[in-house]
Amino acid sequence: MTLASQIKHAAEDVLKLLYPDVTIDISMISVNQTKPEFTGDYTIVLFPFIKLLRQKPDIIGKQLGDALLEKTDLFASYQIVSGFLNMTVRDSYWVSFLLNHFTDTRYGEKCKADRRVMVEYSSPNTNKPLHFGHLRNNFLGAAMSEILRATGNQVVKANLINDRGIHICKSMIAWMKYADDATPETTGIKGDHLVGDYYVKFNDVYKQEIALLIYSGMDEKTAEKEAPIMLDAQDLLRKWEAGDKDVRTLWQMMNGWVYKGFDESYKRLGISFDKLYYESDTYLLGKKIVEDGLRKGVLFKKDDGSVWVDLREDGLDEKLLLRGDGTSVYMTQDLGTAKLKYDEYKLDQSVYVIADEQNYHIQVLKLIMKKLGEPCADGIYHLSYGMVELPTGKMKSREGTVVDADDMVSEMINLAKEQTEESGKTEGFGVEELAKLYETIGLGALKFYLLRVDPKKKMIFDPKESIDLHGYTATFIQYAHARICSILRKENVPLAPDCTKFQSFIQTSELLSLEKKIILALEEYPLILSDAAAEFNPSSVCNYSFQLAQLFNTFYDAHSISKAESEEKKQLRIIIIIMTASVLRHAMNLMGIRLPEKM
RNA sequence: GGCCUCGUAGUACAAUGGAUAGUAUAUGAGUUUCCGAAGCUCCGGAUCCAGGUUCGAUUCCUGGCGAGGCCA
Repeated sequence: MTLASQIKHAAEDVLKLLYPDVTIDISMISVNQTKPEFTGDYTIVLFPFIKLLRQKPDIIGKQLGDALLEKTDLFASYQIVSGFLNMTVRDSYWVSFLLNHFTDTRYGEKCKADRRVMVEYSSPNTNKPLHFGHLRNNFLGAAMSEILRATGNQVVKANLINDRGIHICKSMIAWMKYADDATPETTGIKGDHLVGDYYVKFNDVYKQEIALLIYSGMDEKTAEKEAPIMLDAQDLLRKWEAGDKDVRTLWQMMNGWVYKGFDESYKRLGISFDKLYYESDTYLLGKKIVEDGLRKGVLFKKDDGSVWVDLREDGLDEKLLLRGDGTSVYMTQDLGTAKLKYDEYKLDQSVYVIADEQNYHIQVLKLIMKKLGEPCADGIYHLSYGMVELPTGKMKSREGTVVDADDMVSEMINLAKEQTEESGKTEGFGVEELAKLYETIGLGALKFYLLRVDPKKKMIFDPKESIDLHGYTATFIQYAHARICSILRKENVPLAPDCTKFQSFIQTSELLSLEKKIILALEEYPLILSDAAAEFNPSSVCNYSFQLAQLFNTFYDAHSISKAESEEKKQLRIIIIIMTASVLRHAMNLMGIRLPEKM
């Protein structure tokens, strides 16, 4: 149990003793860390009790403070400042906290994993390579999966690949017409990029054809429909659906190129999945659910045979589920896939990492499932995130303003190389070691940049600022970690030493302010993790890690570790920095960011 | 037109309804015979507007204004 909740419960018990006639709910007791400008470690807010107990805050504070000192052995003293009861925790508590946890490499995790959660993320289309916006999705999904795993869930990481539809047919038709049998092997172009190139080619030709048709007197709407290459693409789609052998073969070949390219990108990004779903397998699902819904009377049929759900009671509108000709729409297959996932894995929760433009879609999906009485409905959670925009506006593939993911990664790694070389810190590294280091720094910076912002907010991606390796960045945290490792190396202390060795030293320490601040921060870590899990928000872990690294840097500047005032202080500080490094590693590993021992 | 999300220093981001609204960047001033200066220290600068609930509102509610998204 965290100290904050221990204090809450202690305060509840004590108040019950002091005021047996009054019922006090624990939710009324607000406990948080004391602001740095006041003396104390944890603060109990007294205002909520004033009315209930009919006492002045100072009196309640004194009663509560005295009783807490008497009934528990947590506290050394307290102070009351205008309605706030600031409790100072005994130094011995902090020291034993440190000794109990500093070698625990999984500190902060909950051990029991009794919930089953699926996190679906990435979910790319197979007609073009990953772009910068996908990176936010991938990193969020991966980080959230890790956070959920660390906080007591069995997590299945899933990727639903959008491998069929008009988009891939566009690439296919352009390839057929213009590629001259070009393959990734003959051109040396990465498969997903090659297929993406023909998607671009399609759009170029399409635009020209439209212009031509308009020139010859057609109106724009009709021209868009009648452009020959578009008709060809639609024809391909029909053939694909009919199972035409040649079309399927080409489709498989081009998708194969794309998967090979994706695999490369995923591997470099450190992204992986436990389960792959392909839309070509799932796109016919859901019809049965819709038929069941009709039978139950939850859905209704219109005169043209189309099936709808009426969501007007819920403040929404009517939503189409099956067309008159019996073909399905996106929602239909999403209903089917949701049920498939649930049945396959007996999920308690199913998380969809999808951009916020689909808020309405997922809301409707969940609502329909609920109306149909499907048990998977309650577990559906949309981890909605804002789009990544450029300073000039939204990224648009048609306007060529898309930042390619592979390019971005390369650029970041290259920048890490430049900066490391510039600072002259490459001495003592082998060639391979350096390459790995640049990747660690470059990728770390990229991941941190995208994860440090609250997911639901849209974010501006300024290429110039994004490559800054100073300030609120992964590099800052990596540097603090490398410094700690450097100290430990010099002291011949392993990163995870035998803890009994230290027990004898630290007995009577009086903690300095900065020493205690770090320990307090370390103590808070499990709470940060459980909050991040509850809020589906990895940015709080980034925030926390940065603050902890910052605190270490300040501490490092103010107090010497190897030349501490006494042997006892030295040992104390060593275990403080061991645990600091360990927590930083743990937190950043959840974000998929590695921390080097030297940089 | 209907629904949803978001408005915080020049810029980018924080703040379970709690104390003087934090942090980073950029600007300016310091800082290395001493554990790694990719660091540390200091100086300026912000809650879109108007109401309401509350002992207390950046946070909750209502109405504007502005940005984005979705549904026709």
